[in-house]
Amino acid sequence: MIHDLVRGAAEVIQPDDLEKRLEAGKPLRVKVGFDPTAPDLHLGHTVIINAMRRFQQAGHKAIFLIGDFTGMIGDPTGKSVTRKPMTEDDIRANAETYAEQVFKILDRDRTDVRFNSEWFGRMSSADMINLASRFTVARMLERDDFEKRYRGGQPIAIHEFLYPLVQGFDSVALKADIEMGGTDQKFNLLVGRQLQSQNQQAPQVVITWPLLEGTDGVQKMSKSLGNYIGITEPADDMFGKLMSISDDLMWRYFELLSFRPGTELAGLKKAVAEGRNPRDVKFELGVEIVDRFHGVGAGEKARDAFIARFQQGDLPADIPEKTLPASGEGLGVAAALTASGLTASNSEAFRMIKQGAVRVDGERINNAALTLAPGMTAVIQVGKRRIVKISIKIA
RNA sequence: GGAGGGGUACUCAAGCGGUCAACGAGGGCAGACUGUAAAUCUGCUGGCUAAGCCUUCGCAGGUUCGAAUCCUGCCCCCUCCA
Repeated sequence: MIHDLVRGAAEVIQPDDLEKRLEAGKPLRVKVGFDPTAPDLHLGHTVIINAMRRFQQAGHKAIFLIGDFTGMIGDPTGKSVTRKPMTEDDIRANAETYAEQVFKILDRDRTDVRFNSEWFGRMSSADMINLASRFTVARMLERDDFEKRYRGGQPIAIHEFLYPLVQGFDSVALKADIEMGGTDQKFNLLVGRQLQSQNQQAPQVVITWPLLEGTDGVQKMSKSLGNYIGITEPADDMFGKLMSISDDLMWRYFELLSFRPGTELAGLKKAVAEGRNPRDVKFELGVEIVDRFHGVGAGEKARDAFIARFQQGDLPADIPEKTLPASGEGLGVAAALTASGLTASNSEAFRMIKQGAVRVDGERINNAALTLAPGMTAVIQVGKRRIVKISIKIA
């Protein structure tokens, strides 16, 4: 029971304590903090949201805390880029976007959405200083990145010391039983334990979750690295990206993203070890994930489309169409590629043609000087993924 | 305030008067192989009216037949000292 609740977790502090609280049978308050910016979630973010949902299903209460107060102060990461202060409207809009995305996973009835401005917004300076007095600089410098920067002579702004305190105090205000976060959050989560003890609360159980690797299998999933799978992506794209991950990574995704019980995963692993094609198991992963974000049935549809398209070589069902203007002599292929958005420039189009990446109505072409006649309609593609149906019209 | 180092293409990083659209690595894209796997191998990776031409090396000028490379000014970053 406890096993599947924390499956894949990096660390649980303290496991006995967690066990004891679970056995007590009372609904626990499971807190997770979210940044009020960029509510554009990808599968990496959902690792922890999935964990929240598992707790919900076991009868507990998820507290979705939006750090709006924290967000208003500025940037905690020590970079010099100053963050634009967010307005209340921004924050409300972001919260709504969050809700829309997050409730595809979480049970709305068992989720409390809270904002930490509720308590920090009315805290006085005296209170804040009092909070700061509970913690020593030496203790603060135990945090990895502070320590490194301090030793390395890099600046640490005073307010950065306040973030862990603020986050920790959130746990006091919310009387959290459990707080979860990424492994990079460990220190902050532990601060919560200390502040709770100082405020006559039992220190929360801390559960850290690994940062999910992106589709490249090496670096953590992130939008800026381009190795992410966004939860609002179209079903076919989502499925396709999941299929392109390596077999090794597939197990990692199963562990952290699937809701299948651990015993079932063990069964799948065994089947593959005994010769089942990992591809088919990956299909199951894809179906489960796509269903989650696009509704039951969408996963199988995406899988079938995938099979038709890539195993049987069919064209996708909905090819974007473009009408391109041309002079009386027609339009050069390269120009057509660029005009239809398949290539970024004519130079790139030339290169693609030279490399044999371009097909017109399924025929690979080598002649960059080829001209498409006015009035004609053709399906042109660059590589496996870029595809458009064009019609040439005399301008 | 003083001393020194540096800003090169998506990133890192060579180049230090012509042979530089700029070595190399990473990333990305494409081809082969496949399971659209991964790994591997190969090619490409500024633009254009395309075997030719045009614009790029922090910014602005200058020297020169010719500059990413030399000179001047400016902007920005880093290190050490105070």
